[in-house]
Amino acid sequence: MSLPLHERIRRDIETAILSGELQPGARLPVEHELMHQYACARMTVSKALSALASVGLIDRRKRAGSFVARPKVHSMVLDIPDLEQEIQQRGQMYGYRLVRRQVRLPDHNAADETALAGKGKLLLLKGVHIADDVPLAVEARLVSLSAVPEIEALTLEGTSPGAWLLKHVPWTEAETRIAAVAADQDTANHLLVEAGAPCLFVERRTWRGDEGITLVRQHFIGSGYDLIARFGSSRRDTDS
Amino acid sequence: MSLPLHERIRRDIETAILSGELQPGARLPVEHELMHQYACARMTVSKALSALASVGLIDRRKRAGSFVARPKVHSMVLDIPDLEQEIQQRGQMYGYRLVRRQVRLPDHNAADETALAGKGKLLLLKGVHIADDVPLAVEARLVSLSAVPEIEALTLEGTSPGAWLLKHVPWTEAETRIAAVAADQDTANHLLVEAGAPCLFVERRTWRGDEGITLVRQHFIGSGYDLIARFGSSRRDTDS
DNA sequence: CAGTGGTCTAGACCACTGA
DNA sequence: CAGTGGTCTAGACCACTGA
Repeated sequence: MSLPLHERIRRDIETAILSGELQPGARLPVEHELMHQYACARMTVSKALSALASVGLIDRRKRAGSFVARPKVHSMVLDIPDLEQEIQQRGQMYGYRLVRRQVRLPDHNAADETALAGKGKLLLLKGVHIADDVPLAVEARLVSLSAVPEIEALTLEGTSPGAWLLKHVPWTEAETRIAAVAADQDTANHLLVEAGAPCLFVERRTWRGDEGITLVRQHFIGSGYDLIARFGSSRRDTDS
Repeated sequence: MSLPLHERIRRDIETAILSGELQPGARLPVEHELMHQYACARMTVSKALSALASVGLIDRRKRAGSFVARPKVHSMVLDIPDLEQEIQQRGQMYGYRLVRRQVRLPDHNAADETALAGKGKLLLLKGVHIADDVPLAVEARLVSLSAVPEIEALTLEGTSPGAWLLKHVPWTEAETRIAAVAADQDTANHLLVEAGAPCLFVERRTWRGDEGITLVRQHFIGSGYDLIARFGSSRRDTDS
């Protein structure tokens, strides 16, 4: 029992909520009562309850008390896997084949591109992610050269530019859009499937503060890839 | 400036990190130094730094100090929209058409179903989500009747069972799998598309504690639906 | 207006770990 | 072994808000 006391209090209450012993809407003991129960200072109780409130398990209202929150959860945590790592974990060989590289100005008809470029140029990198010689995804990536000038000098032949960026350029914000689309002819050729085959389309933008870093559009072969999102204590992923 | 002091300290440091003034790996002032800077007690500083550490912006190491973390973020927050609400926000009329309802025992060859059912039966609800008379998604849902016995007596004709469950049955854990698949003939018929058309496939399981509540498989029409995941301060979604 | 949570103080002892 | 963060105490004043 080297568990800190505030952590023990937090878990006790969390357990009572998750087990259903404390129903949504139920009122928790007030802080002074918990102080006596655990024979501790109010700050310690407060720390435990604040932690529960910050993850949305309870609602705290002045004058009224603390209450078990109704799970209003419409948001889950989506794992964005590092492709290279994931493929290697499956026991396959990862490869990235660069098919096109170009430095150019943003297309002024594409708001995406002008916003990303800022006042500089863009580096376009198009390539294919490969697992054991089988193409898994094709990606077209734009990198802002004003945000990441050092990438222009690199030869990114065999390595995924996404992995390089992740290591070398910290980002603070990202947005990912996920959809299902039919492969166009070019995508189909790269993925060795028929045109029209279903692909998981992932479009991600990343920023550092207000400055755009990169915009990537990936088409994953439908039969070979899926994404997982979770909510909760996520003890469930231990059995896979 | 009615901002609590610990919050002000937190934001000051957060701003310095996000603006790049404090680079990843940089060492933060030690707690005692911040105490003097802000003329406050150590607990107040500690609260600010703990908050930053809990969101992963800094790493704290005993004897060494606190450091700006390298963003190692491979996880984002995925919004699981309430279909009805989202469709209405687009200015369209939401509808749900139930096409099949059946109470049955779990298929003993499907581990999914036996795990969900526990010792009870399952309610199968198959239906179509409709936006302005246009089908948007077809879903097949299994509900554990031992977890949610009250659902058996309901006539869920025009309302989405997902929305009903969300309101009436609190859950604590969920897992969502997302993939792109080709519509089979039955799905295609319901969605009024050609067989083979790309669909976003969403499979979600929810639990309350250890008890399974529901398992739903949804096929969204590829052209009409996508999912968004975000990481960061997410001020970006204000302009949409 | 009284009870509740929010914040804050000025200490204390401790565990950890890098110099 | 000395500096750092982790935890905890026993108070205090305050803002808020429902009875």
